[in-house]
Amino acid sequence: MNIFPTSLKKTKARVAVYGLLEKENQPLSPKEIQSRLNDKDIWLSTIYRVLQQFAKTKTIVRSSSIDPPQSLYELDRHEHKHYAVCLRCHQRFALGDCPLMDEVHVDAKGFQVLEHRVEVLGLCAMCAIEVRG
Amino acid sequence: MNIFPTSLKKTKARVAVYGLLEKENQPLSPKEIQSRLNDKDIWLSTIYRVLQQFAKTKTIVRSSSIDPPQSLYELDRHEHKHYAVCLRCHQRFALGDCPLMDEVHVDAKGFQVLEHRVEVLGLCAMCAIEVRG
DNA sequence: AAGTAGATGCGAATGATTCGCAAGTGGGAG
DNA sequence: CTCCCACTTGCGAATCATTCGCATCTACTT
Repeated sequence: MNIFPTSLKKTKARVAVYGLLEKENQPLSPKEIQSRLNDKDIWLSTIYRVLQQFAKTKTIVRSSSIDPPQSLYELDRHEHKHYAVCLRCHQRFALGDCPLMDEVHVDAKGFQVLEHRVEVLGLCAMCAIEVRG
Repeated sequence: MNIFPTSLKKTKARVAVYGLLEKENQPLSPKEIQSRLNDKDIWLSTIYRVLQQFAKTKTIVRSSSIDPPQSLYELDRHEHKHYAVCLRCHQRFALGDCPLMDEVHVDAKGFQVLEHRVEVLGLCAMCAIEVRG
């Protein structure tokens, strides 16, 4: 369903990152990817470059987290997935369906919609309890 | 409709930032805010601190842009506004209505939805033409 | 098996954001 | 109106994410 891009050489770093993202079901930051690979010969800057290329070939999708401010990456499963993020513990939970309406009305004539990002924020069950104390 | 938070002292920096955000109708980055204020005595780090406090008192809302990676702030007009961003020229256009459905289904029992962020990405009319070349 | 375009190791550079601390100031107490 | 002090800010250093530069290395073509 998703394959290693044929236009890119199969190098150690790329195969490792691809394999990890294939196994994981959540967006990861470059640092998280590095630590999960735990191969000290794969440099962070290499991971950034690998992610950039995968993103360019549409193999992975990039999203962003506001707090902490960083980019997150995950394999593009063409599933159109969005997440709910707990404001307290930062855990991420998948949304069942895309909550966006079919038609998006932009106040700009001729704007061509290509994609969208949705992030739902709130408190997970655990944290909601903790907050009430 | 939106007032300067009473819990904060009215200092030069805060009044200036508040006034600017009140006047502007779009999210601004800390740097943009600084350059529009053009008061060289208001340091960037101060602007960051002021924005943090306004955000904490719910006076402004924070969003983020992936490219360039940075935070954006604007007065919270309680209007529930979202934007369409042109991937090429990075201009922002307001969405007419919130495109989210009324019910958001999260795959996690007890998740309490507090807010959400939506960003529509695409090409503005101008850039769509340029891209086709 | 050799040659080469493309990758990576490594670390420095850049840009956003935060922190630390001494000096400055808004606004309540008197 | 003045004094006081907790809260702010000026200023710059520190931190964190991300990108760049370049010499070395390597996957793949011929």
